[in-house]
Amino acid sequence: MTLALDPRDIRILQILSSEGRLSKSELARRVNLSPSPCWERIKRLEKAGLIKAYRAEVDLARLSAHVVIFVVVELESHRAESFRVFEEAVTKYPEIIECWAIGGGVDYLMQVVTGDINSYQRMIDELLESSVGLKRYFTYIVTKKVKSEPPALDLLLKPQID
Amino acid sequence: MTLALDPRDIRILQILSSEGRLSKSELARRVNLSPSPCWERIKRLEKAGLIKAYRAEVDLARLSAHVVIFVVVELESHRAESFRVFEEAVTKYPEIIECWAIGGGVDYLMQVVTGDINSYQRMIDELLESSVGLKRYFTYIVTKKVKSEPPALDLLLKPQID
DNA sequence: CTTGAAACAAAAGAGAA
DNA sequence: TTCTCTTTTGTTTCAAG
Repeated sequence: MTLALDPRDIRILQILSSEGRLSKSELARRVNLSPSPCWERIKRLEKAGLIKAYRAEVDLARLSAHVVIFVVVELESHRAESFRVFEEAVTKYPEIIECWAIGGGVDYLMQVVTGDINSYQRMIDELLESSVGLKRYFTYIVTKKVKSEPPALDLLLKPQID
Repeated sequence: MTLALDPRDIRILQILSSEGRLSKSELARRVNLSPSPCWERIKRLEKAGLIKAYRAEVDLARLSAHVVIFVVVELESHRAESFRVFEEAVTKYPEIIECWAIGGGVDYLMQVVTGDINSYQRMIDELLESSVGLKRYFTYIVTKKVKSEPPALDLLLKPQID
């Protein structure tokens, strides 16, 4: 199922991705629509799964001391079963907030958030001892977040349009 | 300014970080409060900057073909000025959606989203030619997103509580 | 797409536990 | 204080044109 999206839909998605709690009437104003058609577009986007969720972005820095760590992981074996086992383990650790399978000689990149380095090391040790197929890992500790913003949807779609 | 947060505040933050558009009355029900005190807590959390923003999470995969790429970057020089120059360049590229300064022998990790590999390479070439101090870079192409979820706030706060 | 009406939520205040 | 209850205003949702 393919959904026809016009520039207004893209703009709605773009606005909601930085102001997710904007009222539907204000959103309608911003895209030059009256509330009803705008409401129908939003519902359409939600039902089609283009809007996966709405989330509050919590400022962890103000909430508590913590560390953010990226871990590049290489597995011992590259059989399908090994990937499955590792990925299942990953889902079980709440400290691992993101994980991507990647190419380039290594297998996974994970983003980990814990209270301190010790709890990170404890988690890694546990992973190593739990025969989950972890062969090597490399730790990058985040010292500063330089940038974070949602993708520019119009820019991403331009190549398709012309 | 330090804000006293009780377990109910944490629960509110946790719920909103996965259901950002939940009505305040429903949220009140979930944390066993009536709407007014709950409303005041939310306002308090927003004003204190603990809730930085509300965002719709857009499913890029359903929106358009694209590639997600992680880039590990090493700079030529480690003078403060060099970092400043590079970070300023990073903010100018909308394709770079996240960037972290990291320890571990390299300097930055960036997450890039573009329409295809070619536009990624064009961006890198531009960065290399624009004397922004980029010495070496390593490209990890994402083949699959394994996991993505907001941090478990209660877990992160436990070490502070006991 | 517009109008418009009924249901619902947000915001702020008065006062009780 | 901190919550409950009430009121006003504005928003959401949807039917009908």
